[in-house]
Amino acid sequence: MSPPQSDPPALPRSRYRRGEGALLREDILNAASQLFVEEGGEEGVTIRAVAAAVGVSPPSVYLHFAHKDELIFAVCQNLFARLDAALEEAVAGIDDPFASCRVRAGAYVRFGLEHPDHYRVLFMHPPQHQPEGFGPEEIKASSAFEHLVDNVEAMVASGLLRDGLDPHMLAIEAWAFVHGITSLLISHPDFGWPDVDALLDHHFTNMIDGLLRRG
Amino acid sequence: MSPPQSDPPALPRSRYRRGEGALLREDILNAASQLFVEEGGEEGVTIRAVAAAVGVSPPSVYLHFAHKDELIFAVCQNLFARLDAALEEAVAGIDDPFASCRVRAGAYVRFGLEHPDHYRVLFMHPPQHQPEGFGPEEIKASSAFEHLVDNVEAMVASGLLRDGLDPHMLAIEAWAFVHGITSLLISHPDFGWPDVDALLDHHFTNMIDGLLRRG
DNA sequence: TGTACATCAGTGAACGCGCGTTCACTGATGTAC
DNA sequence: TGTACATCAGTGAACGCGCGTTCACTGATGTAC
Repeated sequence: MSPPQSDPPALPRSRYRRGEGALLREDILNAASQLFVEEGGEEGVTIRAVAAAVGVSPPSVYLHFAHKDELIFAVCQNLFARLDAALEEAVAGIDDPFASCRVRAGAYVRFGLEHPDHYRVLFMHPPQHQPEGFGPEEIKASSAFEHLVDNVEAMVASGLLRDGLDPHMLAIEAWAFVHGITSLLISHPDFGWPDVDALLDHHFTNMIDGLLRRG
Repeated sequence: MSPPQSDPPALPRSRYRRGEGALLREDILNAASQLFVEEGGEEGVTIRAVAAAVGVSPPSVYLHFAHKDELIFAVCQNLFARLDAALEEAVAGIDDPFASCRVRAGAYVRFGLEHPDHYRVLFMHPPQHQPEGFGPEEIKASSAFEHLVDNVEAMVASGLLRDGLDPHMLAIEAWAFVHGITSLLISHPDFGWPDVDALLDHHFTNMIDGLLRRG
């Protein structure tokens, strides 16, 4: 077999001009991000591979990142923000809080399935393998969770729900549910899952209307 | 500091007698399983570490396992069965399907939290990192999911629920929910979660009774 | 009862690999005088 | 306008490490005669 058309192994890269050396940092970051996605996560992102992708020698990476962890962290840094942005974009312009909650759920699952490797880093890695700054504060600070709580509060405020429901608790339940679907679909894609939207509709309907016969 | 009391690094092990060599396989498997738990997953289980724990040289492992993967697979082989056994033990003797569903959910989360590393291998690893034989058939064949479907079917059969509910769909939703809780608690233990039983009670009540005001 | 020998349960040393990281260096380029 | 030089953007070669795996071997032990 002829070798598959590979990325130019050592593209004739010319060094940055004096004073522009910092631009290499962006190149390294971009290459690392692309590798992260292509290789399916952190494991494939090696200093050597990143350097090769940029067209630079491995030590050059250390001109801009102190350790490998710093590079990986930089790759993952804006993930929470991107998740939040994706959700807010999806619900933009929807006034009814019930409708927007349903749309939010769909957008969440879709975000996870479209970026499964990022999603794994965010929510499926053991704590000790998460980059620094992925603690509880960061999750809460990324407004994604706050926005969900706001959404649930609006549902409660509509007056259509029973009294005494705790929005924070409901938000956690909703998150657990969509995360459960997302992560199971990522880790066991072949388990004959029903259509995601059908599943969300079904759950939403039942959750809202209740399962008990109205008798 | 004096070194922590470590496992005897090379305990004076005498070789098995003629004809009993196969016993070493069990020793290796036990040591690998213990390492798996102690080290927090597959990563810490190296051929060399296992051999050292048994008190044997690395090549000896290859007398009983063809590759490392075969060893890891053997370690994980009965995980599904253990999960199912834990759940069935928890609901044993409970007749009311609603009560047993609630207990089943609690037992599921507890199993995950008590064996987080095993749980991660089962349900949080990407497909390509799962040992062979962890496909959809195996999940279904392990009766854990079937037993859940049975439980939901009994709930439907009670006549207390609305008509036309799909037990399979409901079982998947229930699984997604408890898996979501379990895996988030494992990957983000410090996120100020509410008490698990309170969360399950709350969800169960709302799911059964419905959220909408009975007006 | 004694002995040669096949077999068994292992071992010691090394293989090649890829990794993160360090260190002394090189050559181009802008700047000061 | 010319030149010495500090600085910048990198590089080549090597470090030590741990890994899975292989290969030729060793010494004890049961068995056949």
